[in-house]
Amino acid sequence: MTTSSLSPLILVDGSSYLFRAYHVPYLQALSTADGQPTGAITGVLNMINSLKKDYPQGNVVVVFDAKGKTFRNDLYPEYKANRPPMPEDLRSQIAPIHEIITAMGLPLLVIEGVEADDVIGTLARQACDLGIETVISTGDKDMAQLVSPNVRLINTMTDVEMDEAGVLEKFGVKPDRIIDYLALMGDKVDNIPGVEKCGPKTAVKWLTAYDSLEGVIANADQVKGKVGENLRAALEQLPLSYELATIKLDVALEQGVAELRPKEANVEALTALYQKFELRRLLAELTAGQVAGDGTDAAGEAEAEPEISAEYDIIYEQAAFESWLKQLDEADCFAFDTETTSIDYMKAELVGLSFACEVGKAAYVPLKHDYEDAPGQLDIDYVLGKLKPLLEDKNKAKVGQNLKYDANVLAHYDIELQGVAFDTMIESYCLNSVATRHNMDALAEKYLGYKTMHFEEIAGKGAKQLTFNQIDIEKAGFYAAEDADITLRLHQAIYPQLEKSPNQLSVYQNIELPLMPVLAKMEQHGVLIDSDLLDQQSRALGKRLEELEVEAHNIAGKSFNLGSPKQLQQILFEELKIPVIKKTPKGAPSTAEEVLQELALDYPLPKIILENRGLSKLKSTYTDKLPLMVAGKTNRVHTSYHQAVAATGRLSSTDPNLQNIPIRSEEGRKIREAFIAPENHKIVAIDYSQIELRIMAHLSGDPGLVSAFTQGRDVHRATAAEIFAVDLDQVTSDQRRSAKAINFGLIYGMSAFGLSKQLDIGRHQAQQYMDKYFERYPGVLTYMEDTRSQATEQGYVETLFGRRLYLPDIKSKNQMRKKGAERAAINAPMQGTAADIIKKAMLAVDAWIREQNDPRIKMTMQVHDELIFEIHQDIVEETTAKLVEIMNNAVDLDVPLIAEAGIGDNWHQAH
DNA sequence: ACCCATTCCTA
DNA sequence: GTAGGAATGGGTA
Repeated sequence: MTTSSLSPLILVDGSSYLFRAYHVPYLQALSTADGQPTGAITGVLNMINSLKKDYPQGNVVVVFDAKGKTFRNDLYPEYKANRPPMPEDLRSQIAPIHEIITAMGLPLLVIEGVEADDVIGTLARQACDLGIETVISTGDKDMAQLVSPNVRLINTMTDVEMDEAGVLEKFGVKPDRIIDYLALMGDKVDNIPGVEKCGPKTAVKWLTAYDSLEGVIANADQVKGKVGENLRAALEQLPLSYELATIKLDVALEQGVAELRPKEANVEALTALYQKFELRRLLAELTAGQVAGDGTDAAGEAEAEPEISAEYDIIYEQAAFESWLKQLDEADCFAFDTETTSIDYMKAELVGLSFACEVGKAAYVPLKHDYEDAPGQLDIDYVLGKLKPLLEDKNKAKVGQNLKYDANVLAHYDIELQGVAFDTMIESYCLNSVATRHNMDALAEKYLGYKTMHFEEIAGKGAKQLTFNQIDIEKAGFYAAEDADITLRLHQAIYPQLEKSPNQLSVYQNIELPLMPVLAKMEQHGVLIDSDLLDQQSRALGKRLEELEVEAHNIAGKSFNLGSPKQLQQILFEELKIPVIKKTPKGAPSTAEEVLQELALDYPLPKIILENRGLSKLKSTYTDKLPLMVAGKTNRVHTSYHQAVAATGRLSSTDPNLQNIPIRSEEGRKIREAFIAPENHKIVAIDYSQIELRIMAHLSGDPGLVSAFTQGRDVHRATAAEIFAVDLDQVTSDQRRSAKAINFGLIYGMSAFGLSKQLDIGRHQAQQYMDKYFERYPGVLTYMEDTRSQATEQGYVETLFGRRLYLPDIKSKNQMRKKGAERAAINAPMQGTAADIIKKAMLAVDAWIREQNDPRIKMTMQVHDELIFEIHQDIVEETTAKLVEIMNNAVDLDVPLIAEAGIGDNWHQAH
């Protein structure tokens, strides 16, 4: 029986499903025996079959994007310019999908010069004219503009249908204003320009107030504030954005809706295809269908693959807990996560624990939920007592997300977490440090295409946010169990990718993962601060700041806030009529330090502002703040080192940031006097000398630069001698300063323009210096050129140890971005190799300290090229010598690696 | 209460 | 010119 002419039209946006299926992790693993990936094929077919099942009377038509440019590229050349090319393992699945769909007998449309959306739009409109009901199956929000009384959308992933009321509810505007809405927001992914800072909320607000895009444009001058300016700046672009966002309804099609009818399935061809791509389940169903004598609908009866589905238990009873314990004990590897009262590991108290041994099955063990009428929970000492042997067993593999945090929390419960076999945060960071942020929500979205439940959804936000112990156990249990489950799924999605790249896997296994417990130990131990000294400094600074404020107000002739750049601009450039030297990126007259420095030569106020700025920075950020960060438990300050933040491989430090404690200015340096050693101990600071320049020498292999280091010369002096063609002992201090600026500039990927600004010389002169430099050190020039072309060709650069940094902007058509990416490409191998080296040194140092088993030696801080220790005075000399030796030999380069040590009662003295 | 731009601290 | 974090003011929600 054929479908009647009034059976609903089901339009499938094949391309949208293709991409979604490609990113589903359990599908990613699928391939034929000879390696042809089949995950996307399977996914798309499952979705089509599931649709056929949901709409048995439906007339299914499948539409895909064609290869190549579309009319939108003609309208706007940058359209979708940011899209990376389609990955090969996806591309190779397209032709098979087309073949299979055709063999199934379904009409398949692939029209060049337009997108699938436009074909779907056109068909929907034709159907509408014929009075046929249409359902569009897509994951693309842009399609909402097509919704009408006769046209609905369905999201097959979520099985949610959307009619006109649904569009209004979801987007806040009716379907006939969706294009206006999209035009205002623009689209980062497709590179459609919109109004800067205008997101869904603002777009809806404006469309509600002014009805349509036309209305918004007409009333643009009434919109206040920054967004208003952005709107006015975008006025000319908006009609183009509108056009780009508009789905065409009049594509010329060879076959209209009336002609698009399903044919008999070609069972023979289908069988061959299913065999070829080893789609066993589909094959089995096809055969079963044949036997039942129902060839055409065989595939339609297929069960869809289950989506992310899960069974989460909440454990209240001892018996249930012990049964889980047994599962954990028997599992090769399990995921676990702690739920606590705070993100600050020093304040966090355990509220519950979650576990997962296999995907889709997880459990939450609530322990300390204490809201009114909270149900009874297992005793924390009992639970931890049972778990302790498992958690401390280094042969029992665990996987987690940012387990350093959990390790720090558990340390307060006398559990030393061991056997951390995998950490999904670090996996993602080692695979691609810049593709995403590395928190679980972002990872789940990127690698699983799954939106996790956000903490705010169960805890609320702002001042009224609940802590975990106050959250209803049933809600909390789902969230917590999901975390463990998702962690396991993430590991399964990310780790196989990491394994494909031996160098990156090595960085993960040999550097990052072993470093985690070392960092945890440093964080736990903390650093000792002399709060009294800092308080004293705060008072002195406060007094001086008051004096400066009075002086400044006198000169200005009125009172103003010295800390406000805006008010200062007003005073300096409008009231005192001082000339503007430089503008901020936003176009306001800049009052940055270099500007004030120059103005200070001719005017009195800038000098006062400079001193005020410097001192108030010291006071607010350091002398006031640090004493407040001393933890009650230990009387010390405990930073957090972040292992998955810096793109280049460096660590970063927050709460407080101990990697930017002042040293350059006299007053600032004093703050380091407050970083003290405990009784009978010394602070030892050991830093690598010129590490990045040495790495440049090693990586470039330039003979001149290498020999400068092997012969132990002052490298800046040696460089100056070469550039200025004078003897080493004839180099003036000015020449050395210039050479130093060039050496550093090179590490930063600098241009002649940058150097001229740095040295305050002409551009021509700067170019001459650089030419001379490259003439003397041609290996460096070759290295820079090679790095740049390597970055362009493969899209990433690598450190000496194989850490990778991807540079998506290297292909940008925006010259600013492209140049920026080139500079980053030059810098990353050097900064990143330095990061690798000090991390290796930390591992070697930690191994040695553990071997000594001597509590009188502690590593307390890392500041990129420097390690800081607390060492008992009785053993400080020999221990320091040993540590220097370990750091010197952390890696083997073609130039010597030199660490220099200082010893003192505080960090200042140790420098 | 939150987001942003600006400024300034480090390697 | 590279890589970070934090404080501040000021506008908007």
